[in-house]
Formats: sequence, C-alpha cells, structure tokens
Amino acid sequence: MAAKTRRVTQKHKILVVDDHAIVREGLTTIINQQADLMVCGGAEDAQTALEGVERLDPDLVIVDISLKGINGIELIKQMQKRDKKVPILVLSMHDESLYVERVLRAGARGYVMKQEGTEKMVTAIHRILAGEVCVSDAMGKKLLSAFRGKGRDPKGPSVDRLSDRELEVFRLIGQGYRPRQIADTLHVSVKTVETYREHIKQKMNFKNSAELLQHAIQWAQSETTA
Amino acid sequence: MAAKTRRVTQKHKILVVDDHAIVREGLTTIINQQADLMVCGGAEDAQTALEGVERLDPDLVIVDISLKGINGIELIKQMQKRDKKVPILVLSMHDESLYVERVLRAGARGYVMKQEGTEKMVTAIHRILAGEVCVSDAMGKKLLSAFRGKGRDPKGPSVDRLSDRELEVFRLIGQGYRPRQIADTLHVSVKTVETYREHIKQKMNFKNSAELLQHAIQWAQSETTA
DNA sequence: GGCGGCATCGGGGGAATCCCCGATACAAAC
DNA sequence: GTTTGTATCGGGGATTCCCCCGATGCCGCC
Repeated sequence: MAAKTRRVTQKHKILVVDDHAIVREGLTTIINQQADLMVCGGAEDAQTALEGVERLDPDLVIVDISLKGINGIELIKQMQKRDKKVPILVLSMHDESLYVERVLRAGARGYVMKQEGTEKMVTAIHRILAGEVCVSDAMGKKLLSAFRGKGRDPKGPSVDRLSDRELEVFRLIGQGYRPRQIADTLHVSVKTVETYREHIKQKMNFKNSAELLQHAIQWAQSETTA
Repeated sequence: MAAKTRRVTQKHKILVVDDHAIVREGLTTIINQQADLMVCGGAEDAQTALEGVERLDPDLVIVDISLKGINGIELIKQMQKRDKKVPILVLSMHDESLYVERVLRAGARGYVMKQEGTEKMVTAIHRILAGEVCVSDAMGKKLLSAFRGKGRDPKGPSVDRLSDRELEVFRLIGQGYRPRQIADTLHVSVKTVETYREHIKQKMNFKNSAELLQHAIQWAQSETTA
C-alpha cells in the first residue's frame, strides 16, 4: 500500500496479453501494487503482443490462453521461436486442465487459473522470474498423474490424444461451427479443417461426422459447465 | 488517486459476482475510481451472491454469465424472484450474442462484453442506475432485428412459437443430429425435416443453418441443464 | 365454407459436406 | 537419418444439405 523506500533501479517489466480490457485492468492493478513489479504494456491480440515483446522487452509475459483469433498456445509458440526467450505465465479461464500440459510443452513457464486468487498469481510471477516453473497445486497433481499415466498405452478414447489444432477444431465443432466457419476462424483452408476432422475421427474412433458432432457437442458442454 | 472533497452521503453500492478473482479485482479498481460508485462486496458463486444481495443491499449487481455451478442466467432469475428487484448488469466473455435475449428476459438490465473496454462498462453502470436499459451497440442491433422478426404475436420470440414437430426437430438438431438421422428418428422423410428446419429459421429469424445449429445447441444445453 | 395452421411430402439446382486418395514442409524422436 | 507426428494444402467423386419453389390432406374456427 504505502510507498516504500526502495531502489527503483530494477522493477521487473511485465506485458499483459488478454482480450478483455477488464482483466488487463485487474492484472495491472495487482501487479503495480507489488514493489518490484510493473506493467510495461498490454495487448489484446497476438499481433500486438508480439510487437509488444519486441518493443518493450518485458521480463515476463502473461498470456490468456483463450485469445480470439489465433489461440494462446499458438502465440506462446510464436514467442518461443525468437531468440529472446521471454518467460511466459499462462492464465486460464476454467479448469481446462487439458491445456496445462500443452501449454507447458509449448514453452510456457507457469500456469494459473483466473479464479485462483490474486496472491497465487503474484507468487507465480515471482517464482517464474526467479527461474522456476510454477503451476497451481491442483494442476501439479494432474500433471504428475498425467506423466505417470503417460506410460505409452495406445488406448484412451479421450481428447488428449488430439494435437493442439485438432483439439481446437473439435471444440469449435462442438459449438456448432461449420467447417467453413472453422476455416475462417483459424485462418486456414477448408481442406485443412477437413484433414483435422479426419484425424479426430481416427483418433477418437468415430464412424462418421454425425458421431463426431454429437461427441463434440457433448464434450464442449462438459467443458463450459465444468 | 487523490481523495476529493465530496459528500460521501450517496455512493452507489455495487456487488460484483464473478468466479475469477482477477476480474473482480479489475472491476473493483475501475469502479472505485468513480466518484459516485463503490464496490460493497464480491462473490464467486451464486450462493454467496444471493447472500450478498440480502446482506449488503447493493444498488446494482454485476454478474458474469458464465459462472461455474448454476449458470449466470439462473442466478439472475433467482435474484429477480425476491421483492427487492436489484438491477443487474451482465458481463459476458466472448461474443455470446446468443445470450443477450435470454439474459434480458431473465430480468437483467444491461449487457456488456468484457473486451469492450472499461469506459463502456462504467457508462453502462450509470445508465442502469439512472433507470435505463443498456446493451452494447452490436448487441442492440441484434436485439432489434430479433424483435422485428418477432411480429406482433402475443407469443415470445423463443421456442414456444414452434409447433410440436418443429420443436422436436429443433431439439434433435441441438443434440447434433443430422437431417438424415432426424428423419429416421421421427420416421418421416428428409424433405419433411427440411421443411421444419425452414419453418424454424423463419420463426426464429435465423439467417442460415449455421445460426440455427448454434442456437439449437445453446438451447438444448439450457434445457438439459435446467 | 373458406382461411390459416399444421404435418407431410416432392423437384431441382447449387452449394457444401464427407471421405477417400494424395502431397509438402518441418520438427522432434529414435 | 529415417521414422513419426504435426500443420498445411489439393483432387475428385459421392453424398448430403440447403433453400427456393411447390403440393395435398387434415383440423379447427369464425
């Protein structure tokens, strides 16, 4: 609260990427309350975010996975492509525990959920800046069991056999998007979408597109309700 | 930032309901920056929210539609059930324009999207406190066209304008059934199903089948959840 | 008895889809 | 260094949808 006597020499600069102005506002408030942290910029889409990284050279980037346009995972990968490997902390909406693994593999250094309370996020920021990897407790457990279970069993009729892009398509299908709309949303050709659909059908053992649709709806439902 | 000379007699009290601490934080910051507004409390679930309304007697409640547990619309209905009709402003995540109508019918007085920028939300708050109804521009357009399509029938805009068969088809569509499957299920020809689809589109003012599908899914979801 | 709403079906053309067959490029993995 | 997985696209044919235009018979109603 009170301004402290402190050398201002080294506040860590943080870039906030979220398409909701209100969330950016909230994060900024919280972060700027920390003596050693400050928000150096915000972005509401991937393009702006990438530019921001170039221009502002932040010490850490906070990214909302569910961005519009290209999704957060893609953005993370993009960022990791450059030589400057800026550490990334991922914010998630719900309990999309499915994403944790993906997100970390994409190069993120931490993962917290928005409902987790502000302190957790602040500590996550500090831990990551200190070079650690930080996920929330619940997530950590899931990760462990995931690794244990990852014992190469070719079985498993569930979504986590899907690639990032496939999962994205699966989700959109479940929301009633037509192949054409999906193609437009993801900025790829309809043909690509059809390929993903085929892969999904193979991996999840669906006989036809009707089965796919129904399961996708089912899944999307359980996702948004969770 | 600076404390102003101002009569504190009448700050409007606002209750914030959102399951993301960060969003609550952001809203609180924004609202408390307004001279005539203050946050009197927060809640992260419906139960706490209802208690909060009782205990704090706020002048306005801000609700995120996508709450976990019972969904935001249910919460709105609950709140409207009591005699104290506290005005409600709804926050939405993405472009769920599907919800607007539902939300307003449930008794909410306004609807803004999270990505819309903070000023819009502040003005929405003020307008609602002044007794108006406030939705964002894009939403407003949709609403108007919905009402126009609604004609002067004493019936609602919703499914109850549909005939039994049409409703049956609508439900099946929402569950991911393809026209062919629907025909088989109802023991009618595909042509008949197509006709029903057309009727539904006319009655409910859908431009194309994609819109139909998405709304049908939405509706089927709310049905099974209710 | 006509009028509107409902349930049922058809024709036809054009668009979109499904589903099989490819392909290339790249990255990781073995 | 070949294999595997991912991401991206294409061809082409069969099917299916989509969306406009009908039609018929039935029922209730003023």
